[in-house]
Amino acid sequence: MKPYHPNEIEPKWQAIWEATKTFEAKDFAKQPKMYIAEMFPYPSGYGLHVGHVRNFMIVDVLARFYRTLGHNVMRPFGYDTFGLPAENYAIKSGLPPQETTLTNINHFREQFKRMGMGVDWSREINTSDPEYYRFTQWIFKKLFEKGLAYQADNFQWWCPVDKTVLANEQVENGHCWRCGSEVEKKRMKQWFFKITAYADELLADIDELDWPEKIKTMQKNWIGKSVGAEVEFEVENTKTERKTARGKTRDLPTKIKVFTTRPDTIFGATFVVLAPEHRLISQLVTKNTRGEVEQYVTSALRKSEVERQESKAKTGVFTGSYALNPMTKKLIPIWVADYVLGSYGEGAVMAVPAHDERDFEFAEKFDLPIVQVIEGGGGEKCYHGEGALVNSGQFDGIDSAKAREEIVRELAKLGIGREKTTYKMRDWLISRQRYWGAPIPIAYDKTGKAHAIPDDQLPVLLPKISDYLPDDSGHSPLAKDKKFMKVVINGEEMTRESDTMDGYACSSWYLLRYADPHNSQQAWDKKKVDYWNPVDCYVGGDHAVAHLLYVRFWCKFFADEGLLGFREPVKKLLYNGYINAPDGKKMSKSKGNVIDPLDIVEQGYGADALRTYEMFIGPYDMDAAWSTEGLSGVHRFLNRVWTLTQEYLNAKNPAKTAKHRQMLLKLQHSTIKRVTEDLHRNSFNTAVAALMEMVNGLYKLKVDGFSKEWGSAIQALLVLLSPFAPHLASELFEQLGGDLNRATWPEWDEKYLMAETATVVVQVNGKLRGKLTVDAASLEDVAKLEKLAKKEPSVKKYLEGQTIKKVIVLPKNKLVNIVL
RNA sequence: GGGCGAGUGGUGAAAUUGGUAUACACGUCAGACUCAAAAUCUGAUGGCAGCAAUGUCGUGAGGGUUCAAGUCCCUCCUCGCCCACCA
Repeated sequence: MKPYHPNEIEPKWQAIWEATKTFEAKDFAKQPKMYIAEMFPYPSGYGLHVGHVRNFMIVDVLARFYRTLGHNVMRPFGYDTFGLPAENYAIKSGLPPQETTLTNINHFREQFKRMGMGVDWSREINTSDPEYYRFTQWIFKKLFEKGLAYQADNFQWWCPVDKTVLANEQVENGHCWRCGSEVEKKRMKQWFFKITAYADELLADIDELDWPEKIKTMQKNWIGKSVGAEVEFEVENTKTERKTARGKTRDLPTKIKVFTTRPDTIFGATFVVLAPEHRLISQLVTKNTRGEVEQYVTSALRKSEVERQESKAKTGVFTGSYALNPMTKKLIPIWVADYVLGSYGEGAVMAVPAHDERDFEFAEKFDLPIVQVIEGGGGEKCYHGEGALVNSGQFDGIDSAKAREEIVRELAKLGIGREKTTYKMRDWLISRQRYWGAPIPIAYDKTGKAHAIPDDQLPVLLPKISDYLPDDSGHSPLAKDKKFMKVVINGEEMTRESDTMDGYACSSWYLLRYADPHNSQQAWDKKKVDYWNPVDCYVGGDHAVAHLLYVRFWCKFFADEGLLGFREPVKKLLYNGYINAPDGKKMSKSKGNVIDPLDIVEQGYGADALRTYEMFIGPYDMDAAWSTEGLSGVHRFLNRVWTLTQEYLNAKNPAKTAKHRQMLLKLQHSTIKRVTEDLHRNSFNTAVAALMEMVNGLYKLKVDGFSKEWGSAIQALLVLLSPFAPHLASELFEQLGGDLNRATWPEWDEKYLMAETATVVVQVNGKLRGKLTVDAASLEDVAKLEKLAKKEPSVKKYLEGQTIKKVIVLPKNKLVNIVL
């Protein structure tokens, strides 16, 4: 008998799939389409480890499952090659990123193929390919033309190690998402995409998505919508103190805008606080306060975000000026404090210490007045709940929720306030002072005005330059390439933009490009995208906010441009957990605990065992720790499948009818049902368990010899197994004389699942006391079940001398409960 | 500090709608095969008491609802993730 040697059969089937283009997806086929993809990887130089590949295996299992079910499946693959991680790797290895990228792609592809991935390789995408990024640039232009790509001169996050600005989404607790170093604030003119224009829709549509709640909540928090009011506070005019050094009277700011979600507490606003970044500070200081304020502002701005977060102790200084509370008509002092954020709302707040904890802390520290204007809180000094208004003039007694509306209406009437909605989300900063990215397709004329590069000059090719190291100049290394920087547009000589685009720009539309990957005329053909997209199932374990928000933003923009016919790009999202090292720690090259999938394959376990094990290890959305014992258990299972099939093939004169025909059929059909239902609900681990149970059951039955009917049972088993262990399943199916590639997913017949006898559980007071074996027909007879239950010896002894209050008979649950 | 999720054998974990808790696998123990080992096959395996039949306890802790709770409700503990001065 032939032994199971995965390394002999796996290359054979991989070659067949490749040669016959088994997994190429057909546009516009009649069957229902099913588009399944993983978040494409950036091909790091270290290759994939067994933790990464879980993501791809989930996709492959689903793709093969739906394919066998008869769907027109597209399961593409690509590489996210532009961006910081790829460039940093190239720098480290001392080679140009063009070179390392190609090497890494080849390595990834090799690993991928040897894991038996059923990929449509004709749709392979590489974001640093000019044929791809010409359209990334084209999309930039589209956004630019619509005013959704713009430049702004502001404080930005700057990573001193990676020497580039970063988007808000790329700053994690004040640290760079890539290198982990502390970021700084730097004032720079940068390019932004106006994602905030879609903030409302991005928020509203979250509820309809079939995505994990965790991710949906994170996106909601990130967008951070607050409904409130914008109110203008008049600045008290005290001209005499406002002489400049030259003795001239300066222009006075006449008003300060604040944002508040609690306009109902305006009568309790006893001071105003400006963020240190606020533009009007220098005009509000007096000659007495100037020195102190300037010193405070300088030191506050120099503080890193991490330092600001570490200490929540309130600090601040008085500007020397006063504002008028428009409701109480009282003069209230204007302070500067770093607990107010410059980049949110108006960068200024009306402080209501009686009803806001931060304002309260500040007022306590600097001895500022605290006026209660909302009832409630039960004697707490600071109460931020709802309640009736007090100390609020004409609004006294009105409930806070209603007072919010009335006070805003009053402010509007006075022309000094209006309803306003703000978002925590900021626009997406996309320019990078780095080499390895898609050049921004912009050039500046002599006056400094930005012009889009004409379509016929796209792509703006990224030139190969020898010195591509980032520097502190605030410009990308491209700025040093004089030839690149010069461009003639419509006869006018201009200077190119030297910054490149954030890598996330490239990955924000690749899911559309897969539908039409070789189109050289346009980014995609609308018909193809409308056929394939949105993605039916998108699988990944990262990028909860950044990527998944950008993809949604661009989709909505494209829909508004008439480029596609849907407004959400991803129907269903599966967010998979990590596979960690055996000790539970993250696998990483630096810790030296990575396990290479190819090593597992070559050790003799094979790709099938690796795949099946990673599906069996636990629920796909939970983290798990790698275990070699677990892997060998799965390998043992596959070996049992192999052995069983060989024994069946070698059996001499199999009987016409199996001795335990009903048991065989029940085993077969119940397994079909379980595996099918488990795959539909993404319960991969229990699907594998069901297959193991079937094989264990077949081993017990084979003691009584094989029959011809075993052929269809084994074939069904192999088809059910094929998403997990496609090589083994294909090989054995062929040995049985069939072609798995043409096989359809088996269906179960409920009639085989009906047992002739059933076990009914008998409880007394909810405790298991006995079991009845009855024929199927008796299940319908409630009275009979009750009678049998009471007669059962193991039950009877509990009933003696007791009064039965109630008997619950549930034929469906095969349960009788006798209540005493 | 706020939000979300989780806590079940020696281990990874099942239990889909409130209805037999611990499926499947690992590990361990025993048996078969073998000169022997590995591999393979078969069986046992939640704790406690008992030769056994069996009894009893048992899903982080405590309470509640229910004929019946791992599952629902309340309080608390532990761990994980996310957000964190957003007015």
